[in-house]
Amino acid sequence: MSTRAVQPRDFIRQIVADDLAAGKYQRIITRFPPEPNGYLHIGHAKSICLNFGIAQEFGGVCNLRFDDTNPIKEEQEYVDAIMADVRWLGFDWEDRLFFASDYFQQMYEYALHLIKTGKAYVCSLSPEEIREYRGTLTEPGKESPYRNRPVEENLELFQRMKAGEFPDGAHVLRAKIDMASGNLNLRDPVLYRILHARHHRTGDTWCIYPLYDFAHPLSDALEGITHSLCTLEFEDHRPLYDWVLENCPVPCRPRQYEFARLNLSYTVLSKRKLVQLVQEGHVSGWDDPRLPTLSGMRRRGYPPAAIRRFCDLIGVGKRENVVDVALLEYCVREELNRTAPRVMAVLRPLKVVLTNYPEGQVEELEAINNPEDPAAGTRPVPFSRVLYLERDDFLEQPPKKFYRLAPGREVRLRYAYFIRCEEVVKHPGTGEIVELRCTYDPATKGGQAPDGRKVKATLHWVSAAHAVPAEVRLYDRLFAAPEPGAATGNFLDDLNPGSLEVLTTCWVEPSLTRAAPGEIYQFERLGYFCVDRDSREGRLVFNRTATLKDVWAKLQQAQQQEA
RNA sequence: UGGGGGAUCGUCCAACGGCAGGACUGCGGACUUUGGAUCCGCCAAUGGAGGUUCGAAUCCUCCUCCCCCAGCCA
Repeated sequence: MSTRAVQPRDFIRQIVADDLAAGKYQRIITRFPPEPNGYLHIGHAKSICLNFGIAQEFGGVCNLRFDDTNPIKEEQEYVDAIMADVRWLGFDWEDRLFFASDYFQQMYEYALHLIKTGKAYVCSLSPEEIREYRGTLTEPGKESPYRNRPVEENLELFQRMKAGEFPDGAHVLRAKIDMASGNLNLRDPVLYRILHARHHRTGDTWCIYPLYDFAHPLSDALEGITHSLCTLEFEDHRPLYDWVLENCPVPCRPRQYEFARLNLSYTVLSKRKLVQLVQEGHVSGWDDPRLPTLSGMRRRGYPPAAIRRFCDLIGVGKRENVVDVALLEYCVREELNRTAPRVMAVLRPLKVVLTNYPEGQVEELEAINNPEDPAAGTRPVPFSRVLYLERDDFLEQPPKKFYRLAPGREVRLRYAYFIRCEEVVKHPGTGEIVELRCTYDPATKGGQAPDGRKVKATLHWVSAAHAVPAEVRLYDRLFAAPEPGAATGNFLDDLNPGSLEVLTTCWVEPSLTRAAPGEIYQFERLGYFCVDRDSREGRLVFNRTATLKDVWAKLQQAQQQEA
């Protein structure tokens, strides 16, 4: 063991390291506490990586706990989806799967204790009255007329609430703290409400349910959580968190620490907006590849390692932040460059006939699967007289700096030969280029010219007779503005109309015939593509995960902007 | 006019009284059988005013700006 400790990466790890060094804890325990009322997104990934990551780094453990105290909004479907997402991200809670609802009986008993010690009372004001009595940000509240009910009466009423004798909203249990506090959370906050609703786990056992501010500190204490990490908006709740733990006979004293939630440019992360995008059909569902949900990113082809790396790079702080989505995309490319097998695919095909190549001849050329990983080996790729090239790789009148194919010009076909464009065949009616007639140089097999002559470009291609048809879905950012809604106030105004382009006439090399959903490939010179779950043998479907940097496209863009 | 937080390159994160550093982005260049990748370089910041100190992003005072809080949601 080195005596010189490494500098913790952020203020929370600093606190944890200090606590451990001071002997405050033998072992730290954190928790990831999602409410099962929606799907996890990249913002949750930050919290998951933080909580599970800290536990791993400091030799502790992290619990998965569902914060299921509101039966009206929560469903088993979300529980299942959340567990799948956390596992996919690469974290393991082992046997530590918990639910706040597991603790309902104990929480009820803690509530009884608060009543008996005069710290809580049953309030029979209506919701509207409670709001009025609460006061405002600048004026103190008024005490409820029920605030000084005798303990016995509170006990009896609370038990009858639990027994189901009252309709929803008739009474609540409130903490007796301070109606004049500048912190509204301390103005006798509601601890329990009556809800005659079926809970996804406890069924009809309960008709009173604890609120977050009561349930969360108790759940933490019951699980022995040492560091309870949450986002900044709960900073105001910490005094209440501490109040609950101080006034209930809990087995230990967890501490709450707050960090800034993640915001990402060119997207939205609020649950409300995500729901709206899905429900109004702006996207195809929760796993639409354009969404920042974990299920969407999975379908898009983002590897979990890339997301973990991203969460490492963004750090943890307390200030408002908007992380550039380009950093996420960088992490995705970094990971995929290391791991994705290379293949050739032509998205917008242009037929090319090699007029001097023997009719009926087929050659098997050897292609490298991943230049970053020699162990990935090679594969054979068939070559023949009729090929498809990318339409973008040919220009009849090439501008400066366009090095690809043009009339009279020679280029290399990857792993194959040099070819020279001899003739451009156009549709007699429309003038559209329908075919290129080229010659190949048999001496350049493998891509080298014996006479030493060079070409400026290497193009990808597929053999027409062997190519496999595919649909390719080109995804781009869902929003066209860095901060959706910043200009007009309505985030939908910034929806990027070009966020999805579907290409149905693509061709991929035959090694992809049996490509399975979830597999991610690099289509050379184009980008990374993930086999979609809609894909079938004979009807392949790919999602574009990320583009490769295209210098020519960039030049072109710059030129267009100048014009 | 209440309470709680926060201000460092365009963005995110560091620097814990001692040369403001890294990453992403952008812009150049080298290399290249992916115009990919890789490599090299450049641009670029301590919100403001005072004070303490040999020395301040860091400590003190005042100011300015931004965010959160008035659910029987979490």
